[in-house]
Amino acid sequence: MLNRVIMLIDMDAFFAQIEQRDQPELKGKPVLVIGGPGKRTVVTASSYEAKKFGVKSGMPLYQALKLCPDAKVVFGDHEKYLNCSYELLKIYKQYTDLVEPYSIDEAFLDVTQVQSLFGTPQEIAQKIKAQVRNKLNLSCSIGIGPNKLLAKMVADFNKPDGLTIINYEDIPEMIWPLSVEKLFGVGVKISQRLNKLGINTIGDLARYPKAKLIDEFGVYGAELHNRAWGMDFSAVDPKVAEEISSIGHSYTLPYDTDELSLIKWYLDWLSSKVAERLLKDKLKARTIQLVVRFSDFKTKLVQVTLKQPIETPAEISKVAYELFLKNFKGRKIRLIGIRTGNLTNFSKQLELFNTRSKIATVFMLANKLNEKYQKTIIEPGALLVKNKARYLRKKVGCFLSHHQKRLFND
DNA sequence: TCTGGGGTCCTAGGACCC
DNA sequence: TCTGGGGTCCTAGGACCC
Repeated sequence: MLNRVIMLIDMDAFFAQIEQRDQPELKGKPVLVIGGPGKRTVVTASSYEAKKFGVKSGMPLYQALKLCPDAKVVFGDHEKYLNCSYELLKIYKQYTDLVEPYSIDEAFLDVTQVQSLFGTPQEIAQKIKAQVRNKLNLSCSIGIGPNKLLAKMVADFNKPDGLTIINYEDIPEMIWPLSVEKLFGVGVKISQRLNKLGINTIGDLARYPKAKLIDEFGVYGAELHNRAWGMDFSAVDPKVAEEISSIGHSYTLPYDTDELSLIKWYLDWLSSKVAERLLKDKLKARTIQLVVRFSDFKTKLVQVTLKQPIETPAEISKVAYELFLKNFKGRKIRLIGIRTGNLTNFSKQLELFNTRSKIATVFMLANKLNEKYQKTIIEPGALLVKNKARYLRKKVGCFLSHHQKRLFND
Protein backbone atom coordinates (compact mmCIF):
# COMPACT_ATOMS: atom_id res chain seq x y z
CA MET A 1 0.00 0.00 0.00
CA LEU A 2 1.11 3.49 -0.80
CA ASN A 3 2.42 5.32 2.23
CA ARG A 4 -0.03 8.05 3.12
CA VAL A 5 1.00 11.59 3.89
CA ILE A 6 -1.23 13.13 6.55
CA MET A 7 -0.95 16.60 8.04
CA LEU A 8 -2.38 18.05 11.18
CA ILE A 9 -2.52 21.83 11.16
CA ASP A 10 -2.92 23.31 14.61
CA MET A 11 -3.20 27.03 15.23
CA ASP A 12 -0.89 28.43 17.88
CA ALA A 13 -2.80 29.67 20.97
CA PHE A 14 -5.65 30.33 18.56
CA PHE A 15 -8.03 32.64 20.44
CA ALA A 16 -5.23 34.53 22.16
CA GLN A 17 -3.32 34.96 18.92
CA ILE A 18 -6.37 36.41 17.17
CA GLU A 19 -6.84 38.92 19.98
CA GLN A 20 -3.19 39.92 19.83
CA ARG A 21 -3.53 40.37 16.09
CA ASP A 22 -6.63 42.54 16.42
CA GLN A 23 -5.54 44.54 19.45
CA PRO A 24 -1.94 45.61 18.84
CA GLU A 25 -1.58 46.79 22.43
CA LEU A 26 -1.76 43.10 23.44
CA LYS A 27 1.18 42.06 21.27
CA GLY A 28 4.04 40.53 23.22
CA LYS A 29 1.98 40.59 26.41
CA PRO A 30 0.52 37.74 28.45
CA VAL A 31 -3.13 37.46 27.41
CA LEU A 32 -5.89 35.38 28.98
CA VAL A 33 -9.03 34.81 26.94
CA ILE A 34 -12.08 34.00 29.06
CA GLY A 35 -15.62 32.92 28.24
CA GLY A 36 -17.59 35.29 30.37
CA PRO A 37 -17.67 37.31 33.56
CA GLY A 38 -18.00 35.83 37.01
CA LYS A 39 -15.92 34.39 39.79
CA ARG A 40 -16.20 30.90 38.37
CA THR A 41 -14.89 31.62 34.92
CA VAL A 42 -11.86 29.81 33.53
CA VAL A 43 -9.18 30.57 30.96
CA THR A 44 -10.21 29.30 27.53
CA ALA A 45 -6.96 30.27 25.85
CA SER A 46 -3.72 31.93 26.82
CA SER A 47 -0.96 33.57 24.80
CA TYR A 48 2.55 32.09 24.80
CA GLU A 49 3.69 34.92 27.03
CA ALA A 50 1.15 33.74 29.63
CA LYS A 51 1.88 30.04 29.15
CA LYS A 52 5.43 30.74 30.34
CA PHE A 53 3.98 31.40 33.79
CA GLY A 54 2.31 28.02 33.87
CA VAL A 55 -1.13 29.15 32.76
CA LYS A 56 -3.14 26.42 31.02
CA SER A 57 -6.53 26.41 29.39
CA GLY A 58 -9.28 25.25 31.70
CA MET A 59 -7.59 26.87 34.67
CA PRO A 60 -9.79 29.07 36.89
CA LEU A 61 -9.13 32.72 36.15
CA TYR A 62 -8.25 33.63 39.73
CA GLN A 63 -5.61 30.89 39.69
CA ALA A 64 -4.16 32.03 36.36
CA LEU A 65 -4.00 35.60 37.65
CA LYS A 66 -2.10 34.39 40.69
CA LEU A 67 0.53 32.87 38.42
CA CYS A 68 0.54 35.81 36.07
CA PRO A 69 -0.80 38.95 37.77
CA ASP A 70 0.06 41.26 34.88
CA ALA A 71 -1.92 39.31 32.29
CA LYS A 72 -4.43 41.16 30.16
CA VAL A 73 -7.83 39.54 30.42
CA VAL A 74 -9.98 39.55 27.29
CA PHE A 75 -13.53 38.31 26.69
CA GLY A 76 -13.58 35.76 23.91
CA ASP A 77 -15.50 36.41 20.70
CA HIS A 78 -16.48 32.94 19.59
CA GLU A 79 -18.12 34.05 16.37
CA LYS A 80 -14.96 35.81 15.27
CA TYR A 81 -12.93 32.67 15.95
CA LEU A 82 -15.45 30.56 14.01
CA ASN A 83 -15.21 32.88 11.00
CA CYS A 84 -11.47 32.68 11.19
CA SER A 85 -11.71 28.91 11.28
CA TYR A 86 -13.77 28.94 8.06
CA GLU A 87 -11.18 31.14 6.36
CA LEU A 88 -8.47 28.67 7.33
CA LEU A 89 -10.44 25.75 5.92
CA LYS A 90 -10.79 27.64 2.65
CA ILE A 91 -7.01 27.88 2.43
CA TYR A 92 -6.52 24.19 3.18
CA LYS A 93 -9.07 23.19 0.56
CA GLN A 94 -6.98 24.86 -2.11
CA TYR A 95 -4.51 22.04 -1.62
CA THR A 96 -6.75 19.00 -1.20
CA ASP A 97 -10.39 18.00 -0.96
CA LEU A 98 -9.45 15.67 1.86
CA VAL A 99 -9.73 18.16 4.71
CA GLU A 100 -11.23 17.00 7.98
CA PRO A 101 -11.90 19.78 10.48
CA TYR A 102 -11.05 18.35 13.87
CA SER A 103 -11.79 21.28 16.14
CA ILE A 104 -12.15 25.03 15.80
CA ASP A 105 -8.38 25.38 15.44
CA GLU A 106 -7.24 22.04 14.01
CA ALA A 107 -7.67 20.16 10.76
CA PHE A 108 -6.35 17.00 9.18
CA LEU A 109 -5.29 17.04 5.53
CA ASP A 110 -4.49 14.00 3.40
CA VAL A 111 -1.96 15.27 0.85
CA THR A 112 -0.86 11.88 -0.45
CA GLN A 113 -2.24 12.44 -3.92
CA VAL A 114 -1.37 16.09 -4.43
CA GLN A 115 2.41 16.01 -4.15
CA SER A 116 2.87 16.15 -7.92
CA LEU A 117 0.89 19.39 -7.91
CA PHE A 118 2.30 21.15 -4.88
CA GLY A 119 5.64 19.51 -4.05
CA THR A 120 7.00 17.51 -1.16
CA PRO A 121 5.02 17.33 2.10
CA GLN A 122 7.42 19.81 3.62
CA GLU A 123 6.97 22.23 0.72
CA ILE A 124 3.20 21.93 0.94
CA ALA A 125 3.30 22.65 4.67
CA GLN A 126 5.48 25.68 4.11
CA LYS A 127 3.15 27.00 1.43
CA ILE A 128 0.16 26.62 3.73
CA LYS A 129 1.97 28.29 6.61
CA ALA A 130 2.95 31.21 4.38
CA GLN A 131 -0.59 31.61 3.12
CA VAL A 132 -2.04 31.53 6.63
CA ARG A 133 0.51 34.13 7.62
CA ASN A 134 -0.12 36.41 4.63
CA LYS A 135 -3.89 36.17 4.46
CA LEU A 136 -4.84 35.99 8.12
CA ASN A 137 -1.70 37.18 9.84
CA LEU A 138 -1.66 34.10 12.05
CA SER A 139 0.84 31.36 12.79
CA CYS A 140 0.22 27.64 12.96
CA SER A 141 2.13 24.46 13.67
CA ILE A 142 2.04 21.48 11.38
CA GLY A 143 2.72 17.82 12.01
CA ILE A 144 3.27 15.47 9.10
CA GLY A 145 3.17 11.70 9.36
CA PRO A 146 1.99 8.48 7.74
CA ASN A 147 -1.32 8.62 9.67
CA LYS A 148 -3.51 10.94 11.71
CA LEU A 149 -2.27 9.73 15.07
CA LEU A 150 1.39 10.44 14.37
CA ALA A 151 0.70 13.70 12.55
CA LYS A 152 -1.28 14.93 15.52
CA MET A 153 1.29 13.87 18.06
CA VAL A 154 4.21 15.61 16.38
CA ALA A 155 2.31 18.81 15.59
CA ASP A 156 2.99 19.78 19.21
CA PHE A 157 6.73 19.24 18.93
CA ASN A 158 8.00 22.63 17.80
CA LYS A 159 5.24 24.98 18.80
CA PRO A 160 4.72 27.79 18.03
CA ASP A 161 5.20 28.11 14.26
CA GLY A 162 6.48 24.54 14.11
CA LEU A 163 6.85 22.02 11.32
CA THR A 164 7.65 18.44 12.27
CA ILE A 165 7.82 15.34 10.11
CA ILE A 166 7.71 11.80 11.42
CA ASN A 167 8.01 8.42 9.69
CA TYR A 168 7.40 5.00 11.15
CA GLU A 169 11.12 4.42 11.73
CA ASP A 170 11.28 7.55 13.91
CA ILE A 171 8.77 6.21 16.43
CA PRO A 172 11.28 4.75 18.94
CA GLU A 173 13.26 7.95 18.98
CA MET A 174 10.48 10.56 18.79
CA ILE A 175 7.44 8.95 20.39
CA TRP A 176 8.56 6.35 22.89
CA PRO A 177 10.40 8.68 25.28
CA LEU A 178 7.21 10.74 25.78
CA SER A 179 5.25 10.25 28.97
CA VAL A 180 2.24 8.06 28.44
CA GLU A 181 -0.38 10.78 28.97
CA LYS A 182 0.88 12.42 25.79
CA LEU A 183 -0.57 9.51 23.84
CA PHE A 184 -3.87 10.39 22.21
CA GLY A 185 -6.68 8.76 24.19
CA VAL A 186 -4.77 8.57 27.46
CA GLY A 187 -6.14 11.02 29.98
CA VAL A 188 -5.86 11.39 33.73
CA LYS A 189 -7.66 8.18 34.69
CA ILE A 190 -5.99 5.83 32.26
CA SER A 191 -2.53 7.26 32.81
CA GLN A 192 -2.97 6.65 36.56
CA ARG A 193 -3.89 3.04 35.92
CA LEU A 194 -0.99 2.63 33.49
CA ASN A 195 1.43 4.14 35.99
CA LYS A 196 0.31 1.54 38.52
CA LEU A 197 1.36 -1.14 36.06
CA GLY A 198 4.79 0.47 35.84
CA ILE A 199 4.03 2.04 32.47
CA ASN A 200 5.28 5.61 32.46
CA THR A 201 6.38 6.30 28.89
CA ILE A 202 4.81 5.43 25.57
CA GLY A 203 7.79 3.13 25.05
CA ASP A 204 6.87 1.26 28.26
CA LEU A 205 3.40 0.84 26.85
CA ALA A 206 4.69 -0.43 23.51
CA ARG A 207 6.87 -3.05 25.21
CA TYR A 208 4.18 -4.15 27.65
CA PRO A 209 2.54 -7.48 26.71
CA LYS A 210 -0.56 -6.75 24.67
CA ALA A 211 -2.47 -9.66 26.24
CA LYS A 212 -1.99 -8.16 29.69
CA LEU A 213 -3.24 -4.79 28.49
CA ILE A 214 -6.34 -6.50 27.14
CA ASP A 215 -6.86 -8.16 30.53
CA GLU A 216 -6.70 -4.77 32.18
CA PHE A 217 -8.52 -2.51 29.73
CA GLY A 218 -10.52 -4.84 27.48
CA VAL A 219 -10.54 -4.02 23.79
CA TYR A 220 -9.23 -0.55 24.59
CA GLY A 221 -6.02 -2.21 25.83
CA ALA A 222 -5.35 -3.51 22.35
CA GLU A 223 -6.08 -0.09 20.91
CA LEU A 224 -3.65 1.57 23.32
CA HIS A 225 -0.95 -0.91 22.42
CA ASN A 226 -1.47 -0.24 18.71
CA ARG A 227 -1.27 3.48 19.29
CA ALA A 228 1.98 3.12 21.22
CA TRP A 229 3.36 1.52 18.05
CA GLY A 230 2.07 4.43 15.99
CA MET A 231 -0.61 2.38 14.28
CA ASP A 232 -3.70 4.14 13.01
CA PHE A 233 -5.54 3.31 9.81
CA SER A 234 -8.39 5.78 10.08
CA ALA A 235 -9.01 7.86 6.97
CA VAL A 236 -9.12 11.63 6.70
CA ASP A 237 -12.85 12.01 6.24
CA PRO A 238 -14.25 15.41 5.24
CA LYS A 239 -17.78 14.25 6.08
CA VAL A 240 -17.41 13.41 9.77
CA ALA A 241 -17.61 17.00 10.92
CA GLU A 242 -20.75 17.63 8.90
CA GLU A 243 -22.94 15.26 10.85
CA ILE A 244 -24.05 16.84 14.09
CA SER A 245 -25.12 14.25 16.62
CA SER A 246 -25.97 16.47 19.56
CA ILE A 247 -26.53 20.10 20.41
CA GLY A 248 -26.44 21.41 23.94
CA HIS A 249 -25.79 24.34 26.20
CA SER A 250 -24.89 24.53 29.84
CA TYR A 251 -24.25 27.23 32.38
CA THR A 252 -22.44 27.42 35.67
CA LEU A 253 -24.51 29.52 38.04
CA PRO A 254 -22.89 32.43 39.85
CA TYR A 255 -23.77 30.68 43.11
CA ASP A 256 -25.26 27.28 43.97
CA THR A 257 -29.02 27.19 44.21
CA ASP A 258 -32.02 24.91 44.68
CA GLU A 259 -34.57 27.61 43.94
CA LEU A 260 -37.09 26.22 41.47
CA SER A 261 -38.14 29.52 39.91
CA LEU A 262 -34.53 30.32 39.15
CA ILE A 263 -33.83 26.87 37.76
CA LYS A 264 -36.91 27.11 35.59
CA TRP A 265 -35.73 30.47 34.31
CA TYR A 266 -32.32 29.05 33.35
CA LEU A 267 -33.93 26.06 31.65
CA ASP A 268 -36.06 28.41 29.55
CA TRP A 269 -32.97 30.39 28.62
CA LEU A 270 -30.89 27.31 27.78
CA SER A 271 -33.80 25.85 25.80
CA SER A 272 -34.06 28.94 23.68
CA LYS A 273 -30.35 28.80 22.91
CA VAL A 274 -30.60 25.13 21.98
CA ALA A 275 -33.74 25.69 19.90
CA GLU A 276 -32.05 28.50 18.04
CA ARG A 277 -29.29 26.17 16.93
CA LEU A 278 -31.71 23.40 16.05
CA LEU A 279 -33.62 25.83 13.88
CA LYS A 280 -30.48 27.11 12.20
CA ASP A 281 -29.50 23.56 11.25
CA LYS A 282 -33.09 22.56 10.41
CA LEU A 283 -33.06 19.86 13.07
CA LYS A 284 -35.50 18.39 15.53
CA ALA A 285 -34.56 16.36 18.56
CA ARG A 286 -36.08 13.22 20.04
CA THR A 287 -33.74 12.88 23.01
CA ILE A 288 -33.52 15.55 25.70
CA GLN A 289 -30.78 15.32 28.29
CA LEU A 290 -30.72 17.31 31.49
CA VAL A 291 -27.26 17.82 32.97
CA VAL A 292 -26.82 18.90 36.55
CA ARG A 293 -23.68 19.46 38.60
CA PHE A 294 -24.02 19.57 42.36
CA SER A 295 -22.11 21.60 44.91
CA ASP A 296 -19.70 18.70 45.41
CA PHE A 297 -18.93 18.81 41.68
CA LYS A 298 -20.54 15.46 40.98
CA THR A 299 -22.33 15.58 37.65
CA LYS A 300 -25.53 13.74 36.81
CA LEU A 301 -27.24 13.31 33.52
CA VAL A 302 -30.75 12.06 32.89
CA GLN A 303 -32.41 11.75 29.55
CA VAL A 304 -35.68 10.89 27.92
CA THR A 305 -36.38 9.87 24.36
CA LEU A 306 -39.69 11.02 22.96
CA LYS A 307 -41.85 9.35 20.35
CA GLN A 308 -41.96 12.52 18.29
CA PRO A 309 -39.09 14.93 17.75
CA ILE A 310 -39.44 18.43 19.17
CA GLU A 311 -37.82 21.75 18.39
CA THR A 312 -39.43 24.72 20.13
CA PRO A 313 -37.97 26.32 23.28
CA ALA A 314 -41.21 25.72 25.18
CA GLU A 315 -41.30 22.02 24.36
CA ILE A 316 -37.64 21.49 25.23
CA SER A 317 -37.85 23.47 28.45
CA LYS A 318 -40.96 21.60 29.56
CA VAL A 319 -39.30 18.22 29.13
CA ALA A 320 -36.13 19.37 30.87
CA TYR A 321 -38.02 20.87 33.79
CA GLU A 322 -40.03 17.68 34.26
CA LEU A 323 -36.77 15.74 34.32
CA PHE A 324 -35.45 18.12 36.94
CA LEU A 325 -38.50 17.86 39.19
CA LYS A 326 -38.48 14.10 38.92
CA ASN A 327 -34.79 13.61 39.69
CA PHE A 328 -33.14 16.54 41.42
CA LYS A 329 -35.76 18.64 43.19
CA GLY A 330 -34.47 20.15 46.41
CA ARG A 331 -30.78 19.61 45.68
CA LYS A 332 -28.39 22.52 45.35
CA ILE A 333 -26.79 22.74 41.95
CA ARG A 334 -23.86 24.70 40.52
CA LEU A 335 -24.36 23.91 36.83
CA ILE A 336 -27.36 23.20 34.70
CA GLY A 337 -27.42 22.15 31.07
CA ILE A 338 -29.59 20.82 28.29
CA ARG A 339 -28.36 18.66 25.46
CA THR A 340 -30.47 17.34 22.62
CA GLY A 341 -29.75 14.22 20.62
CA ASN A 342 -31.33 11.78 18.20
CA LEU A 343 -31.49 14.63 15.75
CA THR A 344 -33.42 14.42 12.53
CA ASN A 345 -33.07 16.77 9.65
CA PHE A 346 -36.36 18.39 8.96
CA SER A 347 -35.59 19.57 5.43
CA LYS A 348 -34.72 16.01 4.49
CA GLN A 349 -38.03 14.84 5.89
CA LEU A 350 -39.78 17.26 3.59
CA GLU A 351 -37.85 15.97 0.61
CA LEU A 352 -39.35 12.59 1.33
CA PHE A 353 -42.83 14.02 1.17
CA ASN A 354 -43.72 12.32 -2.06
CA THR A 355 -42.24 8.94 -1.32
CA ARG A 356 -43.31 8.55 2.28
CA SER A 357 -46.12 6.30 3.34
CA LYS A 358 -49.50 7.92 3.47
CA ILE A 359 -49.59 7.87 7.23
CA ALA A 360 -46.25 9.68 7.41
CA THR A 361 -47.51 12.21 4.95
CA VAL A 362 -50.56 12.81 7.07
CA PHE A 363 -48.40 13.24 10.12
CA MET A 364 -46.23 15.79 8.42
CA LEU A 365 -49.14 17.71 7.08
CA ALA A 366 -50.71 17.73 10.53
CA ASN A 367 -47.43 18.94 12.00
CA LYS A 368 -47.18 21.71 9.48
CA LEU A 369 -50.69 22.89 10.14
CA ASN A 370 -50.20 22.74 13.88
CA GLU A 371 -47.07 24.77 13.52
CA LYS A 372 -48.69 27.27 11.26
CA TYR A 373 -51.42 27.99 13.77
CA GLN A 374 -49.19 27.57 16.81
CA LYS A 375 -51.63 25.12 18.32
CA THR A 376 -52.89 21.62 17.87
CA ILE A 377 -55.42 21.67 15.08
CA ILE A 378 -55.02 18.00 14.39
CA GLU A 379 -54.29 15.65 17.24
CA PRO A 380 -52.35 12.46 16.69
CA GLY A 381 -55.43 10.58 17.85
CA ALA A 382 -57.30 11.91 14.88
CA LEU A 383 -55.01 9.90 12.68
CA LEU A 384 -56.28 6.74 14.22
CA VAL A 385 -59.86 7.51 13.35
CA LYS A 386 -61.05 4.83 11.01
CA ASN A 387 -62.19 7.12 8.25
CA LYS A 388 -59.36 9.52 8.73
CA ALA A 389 -59.46 10.74 5.19
CA ARG A 390 -62.94 12.10 5.56
CA TYR A 391 -62.15 13.40 9.03
CA LEU A 392 -59.15 15.32 7.78
CA ARG A 393 -60.91 16.59 4.72
CA LYS A 394 -63.63 18.00 6.86
CA LYS A 395 -61.18 19.65 9.20
CA VAL A 396 -58.54 20.97 6.85
CA GLY A 397 -60.05 20.41 3.43
CA CYS A 398 -59.59 23.94 2.25
CA PHE A 399 -55.83 23.70 2.71
CA LEU A 400 -55.30 20.57 0.70
CA SER A 401 -53.75 20.65 -2.71
CA HIS A 402 -55.07 18.43 -5.42
CA HIS A 403 -52.19 16.05 -4.90
CA GLN A 404 -52.74 15.84 -1.17
CA LYS A 405 -56.46 15.24 -1.61
CA ARG A 406 -55.69 12.30 -3.81
CA LEU A 407 -53.43 10.87 -1.13
CA PHE A 408 -56.21 11.03 1.41
CA ASN A 409 -58.83 9.59 -0.88
CA ASP A 410 -56.86 6.56 -1.94
C1' DT B 1 -10.97 30.55 45.95
C1' DC B 2 -12.07 25.82 44.33
C1' DT B 3 -12.52 23.53 39.20
C1' DG B 4 -16.12 26.39 31.75
C1' DG B 5 -18.42 24.88 27.86
C1' DG B 6 -18.61 22.53 23.58
C1' DG B 7 -18.50 17.97 22.00
C1' DT B 8 -17.50 12.46 20.90
C1' DC B 9 -17.32 7.53 21.73
C1' DC B 10 -17.77 3.29 24.50
C1' DT B 11 -19.98 0.06 27.78
C1' DA B 12 -23.38 -2.43 30.34
C1' DG B 13 -27.85 -3.64 31.66
C1' DG B 14 -32.79 -3.80 30.86
C1' DA B 15 -36.94 -3.76 27.86
C1' DC B 16 -38.99 -5.51 24.04
C1' DC B 17 -39.64 -7.96 19.71
C1' DC B 18 -39.09 -11.86 16.73
C1' DT C 1 -43.06 -27.96 31.83
C1' DC C 2 -39.15 -25.63 31.04
C1' DT C 3 -36.53 -22.67 28.56
C1' DG C 4 -33.48 -19.58 23.61
C1' DG C 5 -30.81 -16.26 21.47
C1' DG C 6 -30.21 -12.29 18.41
C1' DG C 7 -31.15 -7.52 17.38
C1' DT C 8 -32.40 -2.92 18.53
C1' DC C 9 -33.51 0.81 21.38
C1' DC C 10 -33.02 3.23 25.61
C1' DT C 11 -30.68 4.93 29.93
C1' DA C 12 -26.81 6.07 32.79
C1' DG C 13 -22.15 6.42 33.60
C1' DG C 14 -17.40 7.07 32.32
C1' DA C 15 -13.48 8.66 29.77
C1' DC C 16 -11.50 11.65 26.62
C1' DC C 17 -10.59 15.79 23.54
C1' DC C 18 -10.28 20.91 22.39
